[in-house]
Amino acid sequence: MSTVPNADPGEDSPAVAAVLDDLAVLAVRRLSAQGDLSLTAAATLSYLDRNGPERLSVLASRQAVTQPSMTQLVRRLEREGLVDRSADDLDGRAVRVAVTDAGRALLAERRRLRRERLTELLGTLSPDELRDLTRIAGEFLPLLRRLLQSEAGE
Amino acid sequence: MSTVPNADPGEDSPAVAAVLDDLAVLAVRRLSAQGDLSLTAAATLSYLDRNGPERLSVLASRQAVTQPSMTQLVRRLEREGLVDRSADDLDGRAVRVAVTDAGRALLAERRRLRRERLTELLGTLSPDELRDLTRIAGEFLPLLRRLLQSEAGE
DNA sequence: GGAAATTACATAGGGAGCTTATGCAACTGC
DNA sequence: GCAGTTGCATAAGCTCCCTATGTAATTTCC
Repeated sequence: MSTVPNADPGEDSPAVAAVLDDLAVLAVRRLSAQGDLSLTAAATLSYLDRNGPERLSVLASRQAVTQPSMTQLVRRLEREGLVDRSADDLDGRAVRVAVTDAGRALLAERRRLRRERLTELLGTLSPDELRDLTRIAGEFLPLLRRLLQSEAGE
Repeated sequence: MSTVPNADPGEDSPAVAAVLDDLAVLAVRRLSAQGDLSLTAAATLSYLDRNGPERLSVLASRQAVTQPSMTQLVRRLEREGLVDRSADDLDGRAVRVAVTDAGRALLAERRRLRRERLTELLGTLSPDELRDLTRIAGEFLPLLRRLLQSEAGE
């Protein structure tokens, strides 16, 4: 498959696994609000915001969902005015999906809300704990990013 | 709302919040497999495994879903033989939900699979990175757990 | 002790979001 | 220019969440 420099990572994984699990719970249970976008919807909008308009099928493989799923998602997003569809100039079959201003505004608001909720949570920690967390998060970030993106493919 | 010992978490919070947010999203995507249990299903089974049989409504509030949602989930789990239902001896209205041997076996298998996936991921790191990651994860975990339990309220 | 209120769960209906299977129109290759 | 491939849409079905509502068992209160 891919590069596997180490034969056996050993018995250390449980701690890492627990952290990842807890982070997943944090994201899904604690950070998502009521009428929030789904994970895929948010990631898709965010991708379109960062990278510009893209074809539907490309968005599907990016988000690791099937093409019909992305068709449905784009339809819902379009219905809510968050994306636009247009025909591709070069290929009559293709659909070009673009984020709208309303979509960008929603993304910004969503980010603000999630940061706010997280900041509230952080407020429950003591100053010492917060300082530790800040330091640890700073160290953890690059490693975890490498870990999680290692098989991201694209 | 709740205890807010710190008036202002300081200027570091937004940065930490951003980091945790990104990591959490990545973690969700990387950890869930194909025919995997949903977050709620896994958490419910796991809870029953650790704490023994419990009432349906208690499970619902534990998982922060509505009672009808838990009724449905338990029905699905029962259909797949992962849990048992029985009437409460003391209260004729109540339903006692218990994990079955098959449920415990599935939990074990799920843990094995996730550990396997994680091991693959960890294999892409260098020995030094792996050592750092393990150390940092060990420090991170207690803080993260405190963060997640801060407003758990039952 | 019996009617009234409450509690524990089930049911009905609906939407999001994922899947596989299939259809169709547009592009590509020979 | 027909055949095969590609890009997307549609259909049918499942999970998993919701709100609204029903029902039976328990508790409360007169």
